[in-house]
Amino acid sequence: MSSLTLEDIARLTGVSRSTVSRVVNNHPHIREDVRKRVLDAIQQNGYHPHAAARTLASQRSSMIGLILPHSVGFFFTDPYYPHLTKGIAQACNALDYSLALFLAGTAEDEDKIFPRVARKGLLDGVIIQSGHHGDQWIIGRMVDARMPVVVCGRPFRSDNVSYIDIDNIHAAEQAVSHLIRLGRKRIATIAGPAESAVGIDRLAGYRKALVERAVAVDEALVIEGDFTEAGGFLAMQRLLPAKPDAVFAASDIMALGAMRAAREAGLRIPDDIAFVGFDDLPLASLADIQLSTMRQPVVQFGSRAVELLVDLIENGIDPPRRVIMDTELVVRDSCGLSRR
Amino acid sequence: MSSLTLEDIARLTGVSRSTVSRVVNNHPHIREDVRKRVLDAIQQNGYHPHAAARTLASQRSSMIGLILPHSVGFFFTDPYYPHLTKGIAQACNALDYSLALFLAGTAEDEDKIFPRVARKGLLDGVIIQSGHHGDQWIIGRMVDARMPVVVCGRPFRSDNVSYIDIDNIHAAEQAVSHLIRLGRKRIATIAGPAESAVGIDRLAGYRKALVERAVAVDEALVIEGDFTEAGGFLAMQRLLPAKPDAVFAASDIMALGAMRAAREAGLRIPDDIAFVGFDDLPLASLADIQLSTMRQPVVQFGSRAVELLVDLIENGIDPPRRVIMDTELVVRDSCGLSRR
DNA sequence: ATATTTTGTGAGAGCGCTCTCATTATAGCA
DNA sequence: TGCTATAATGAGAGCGCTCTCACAAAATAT
Repeated sequence: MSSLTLEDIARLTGVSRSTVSRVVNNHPHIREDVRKRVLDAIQQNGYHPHAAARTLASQRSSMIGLILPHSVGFFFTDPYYPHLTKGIAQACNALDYSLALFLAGTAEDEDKIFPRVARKGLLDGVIIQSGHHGDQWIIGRMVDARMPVVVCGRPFRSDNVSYIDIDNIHAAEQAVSHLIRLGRKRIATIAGPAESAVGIDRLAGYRKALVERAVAVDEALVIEGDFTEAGGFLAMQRLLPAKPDAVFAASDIMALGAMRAAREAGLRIPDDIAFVGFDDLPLASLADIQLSTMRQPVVQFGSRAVELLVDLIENGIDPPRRVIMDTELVVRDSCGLSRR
Repeated sequence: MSSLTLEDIARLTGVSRSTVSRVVNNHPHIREDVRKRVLDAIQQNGYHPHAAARTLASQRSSMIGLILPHSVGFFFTDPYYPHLTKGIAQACNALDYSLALFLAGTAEDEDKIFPRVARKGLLDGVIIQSGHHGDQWIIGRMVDARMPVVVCGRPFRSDNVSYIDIDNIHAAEQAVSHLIRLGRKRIATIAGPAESAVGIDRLAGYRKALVERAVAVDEALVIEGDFTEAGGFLAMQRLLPAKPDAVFAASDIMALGAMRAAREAGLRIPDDIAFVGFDDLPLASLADIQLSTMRQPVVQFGSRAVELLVDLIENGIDPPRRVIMDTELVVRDSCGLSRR
């Protein structure tokens, strides 16, 4: 039986409820012997504070929400999200917060989820994975409700909201520049969806690299993917007639699909065609030909998002803050350098 | 401002707090015009009930916890868990529960997590992903605390606890029998860790298939993996000297690693060596040679776990129930049938 | 020695809701 | 018309905690 209350422990130890509360919450001004006596009683009888009562009285739930909107639900085949979640969960553990996961598989899910996250007294703040136009409304409503929010990935309207991101344009530019430097002439890209910030930004970086190095952009070499392996595979098949000799894919998983298509078409990697992906998730080195990729620190990304959010919760919201994390080009076999 | 209370809405509409509560919770015996008036006021002023207050008063949080113990943390590279989580999240959405995720990356995490999940008034029930000896204590303590629990995967001590599982022994037996039927003579297995229920059971199924078909078990063909791609790769390398002509891996991701090792060793798949995995996650068909595998319905597995748990929460705990879900052998290229 | 601060403890007022019980308005039936 | 069922509402007692305030005891300053 563990439905003891503070009152019970107080009675058991002959002190008042207030004193027990002080002990439980580590407040000062408690005599050592009293503290010990109370702690013992708690230990012996297996007392655990009632979360809801505590939340109601203190107006703090010590719980944060992770919202993965509908637009992200599709991407759940991408290991990016589990890794991000892992980073978030770890930071929550470290900072003594609990994590509520709101995963919208469908648009209707989103409608069901919103009233729940909007409830007062459930969450102290939320992390929203974004990037899609359609996610703006959730972000907006959360901000309007004066709920501390950190967005993962640049939101489309980024005023009044704190977010954490990498410099996608710059990172993509670097990746493509590397391919140019290797002497590749017909560099294609498999971009992310045009409705997503990463899709837009990484494509912009691709174009920028070409323009700055005075390479003409051939639109036949630009194709949109959907962040799935199958999408990468299909995109590559559509790209083949344009005879690319290199591909920059906006995610590792798409790069893997593209490499599979290239191999099926009889192309040798990296001799006939080079590949650079984006993310550097463990699966990048899973393939037979290890994938060169633009590493982003996904797990730390999640952790930093939590740290930022907790800071907002505990020290106030404005002005909105933004954190840009570093990326790093990881050169492996798929672009023709560093052969074993 | 959305810190309105029931009382505020009551005042605004000229009724009592009780009446507003009834409207919010869809209780009967409310005059239509009153209901409408209240609903309008709620809509207009953006009222959302206070979750903690509601929980405190009703002793129901409508939140369930998913606990992924330390032993599972290692496996987070396996897409199995994201898929399971997806199934769980979907069912939560459908049944109007929120989901709290407790992901223990380390043993210390587990110690930090336990007091949180043990708090009264936070969770109505928990789903524990298990399979490892070390997870017993969490399960035991939850059950002792009379918290509704559903375990994913047969726990080591399964009395007094409801769980959901597949028949791992039978499934493994089927997979191996298939390889025997195809005429493979030296069938190896890359098992899961010996401390895990699936590791034990799938290995038992492997042995059973051989014994029942009067094939001698060569211990050189039995090796333990760790449910990672790299582990599968290493296991295969250690297996090669024993010259297997088929491998049954206890997970798809290990099978993929094993196939990579086989290919690197110059073996042709499936001509020289056949592979059967376990899970049938999307990545099974990601490889160049599509993987034959024992399909388990991972997403539904998660959903059923939630349904079972919610049933326990709402209709009582005992007797413990168990649900065994079906598996199905999916034959693809890697074991030499159904070539394109 | 008295005044003042610090330390240790208790009393009690909420936090915002649910739910039982009491009460009144309305309908159904003899 | 009165008498009982039912519908519709309000009053109010908690749920288990936190936190402010009051106050006594001990430590320090004057």
